Amino acid sequence: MSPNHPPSSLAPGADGQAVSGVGAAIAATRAPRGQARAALIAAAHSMVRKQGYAATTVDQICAAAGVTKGAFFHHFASKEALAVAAAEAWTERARPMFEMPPHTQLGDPLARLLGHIDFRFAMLDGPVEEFTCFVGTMVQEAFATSEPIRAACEASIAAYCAALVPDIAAAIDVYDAPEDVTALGLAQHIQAVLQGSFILAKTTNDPAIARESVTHLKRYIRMLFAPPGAP
Amino acid sequence: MSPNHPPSSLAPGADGQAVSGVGAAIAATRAPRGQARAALIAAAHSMVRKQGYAATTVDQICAAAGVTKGAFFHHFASKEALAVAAAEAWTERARPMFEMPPHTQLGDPLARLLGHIDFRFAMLDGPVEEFTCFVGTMVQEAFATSEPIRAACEASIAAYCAALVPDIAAAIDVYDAPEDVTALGLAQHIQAVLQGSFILAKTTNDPAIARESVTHLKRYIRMLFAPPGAP
DNA sequence: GACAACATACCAACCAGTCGGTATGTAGAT
DNA sequence: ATCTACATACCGACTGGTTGGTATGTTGTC
Repeated sequence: MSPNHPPSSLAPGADGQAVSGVGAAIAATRAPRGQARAALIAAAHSMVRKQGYAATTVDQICAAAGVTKGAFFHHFASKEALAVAAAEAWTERARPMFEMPPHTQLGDPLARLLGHIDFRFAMLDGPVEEFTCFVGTMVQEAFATSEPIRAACEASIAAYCAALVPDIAAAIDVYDAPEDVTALGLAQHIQAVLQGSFILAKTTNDPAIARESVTHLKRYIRMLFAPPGAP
Repeated sequence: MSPNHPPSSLAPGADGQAVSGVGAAIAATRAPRGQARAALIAAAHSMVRKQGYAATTVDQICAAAGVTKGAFFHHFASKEALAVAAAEAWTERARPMFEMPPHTQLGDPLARLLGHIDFRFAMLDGPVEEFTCFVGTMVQEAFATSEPIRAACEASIAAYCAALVPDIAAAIDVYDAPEDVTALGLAQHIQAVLQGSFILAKTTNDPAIARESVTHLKRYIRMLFAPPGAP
């Protein structure tokens, strides 16, 4: 679903305690038996977000996960297979974003949509590598060289967009929007703005420039669904 | 300036003939003496856009440029130094985008701005790696691991945004826009949408999804500067 | 004791960068 | 104009360290 830093503890077990909070550091403790797979995926998430996929080595992931190479290749046939599994896990890790936050309780679909944008806006804080998107980063490097990774990233992004579609479709029904605006198309545009804002944030190593862009996105959505005749 | 595929032959000499048109292939001929540096930079542009920075090896760049490793390290102290030089060259390669196209002749600043968006829209065609952004791709991987590369990419993006500012500022003067819209902020938003649309295009390996997003961007800009009371 | 979940030791390929050497130009003196 | 002296451009074999992956041993669990 292409999320970023999911609200801590909303993805139970996804963040193996083997990965220290600061992300790229080496795991202090060894991962408990039975949690190697989850720890490896969590380590891949944080390391790839910081360094990119190709620059992140299997050894680094193992070290960050508190696991040896033997465990790695016991659970994954290759580095590429881990990447695919991590992309799928990323989708799951994002799910709570659509179920938990308060704005999901609102009755008006437009209010829910705008609430989601606010939610994403609020995420744009702290170190850049903690709010950027794992699959967005990875597909950038792998789209032409690894078809399995590309497809997994596409699925994750598509799942995020699909989760936005119902509220957008309902908003299109209730308010009047330009004819050629589709729910899926707008959902994809929202995702594009988020992904683009991550890149700008990386150029400055600061979230401020990303917040500016999401503010424009929110204004656009408000204007799209403005009651006709309102100022 | 974070362009993409600059209109062919608008960047004279930047595309060393050593690099074949298909991008990642090995150079058919050896680069003529005196053009090794330019050929290496052009090769870096095409290979990094397709594979990413870390996954692209110095040997691959040399092969694509039709040059040996000796020449590489004669011109660049390191792979990182080439990356910085290539980012600077990318800025230059984008410059014609703001000087040549017909829309730059228009009198109305908003028309010029919309013309530029159309121009970018028209670029979203063909293989993904031929319209995506070199510095956007590279900063994604290097923002946390190479400060020189990060800074060079920031400068390139900033130059692109700065080139958009005059027209946007003039449009803000002529038409009335919301108070908190700044010329630089909107320029950065335009850049964010473009970068984000590139990422979506990479997920599907198809430009269509990127065009959709740029269409939303154009509608937003038209709405922002709409004469009050117009439908 | 059998099977999954690991750990350890190891390897062949690969990678960025080095180094001694060659080819090509160029400026000044004659 | 030609020779000398030097600089720049380029070549390609080599190296030390790294990388993804393997082969085999060990430990815990039912």
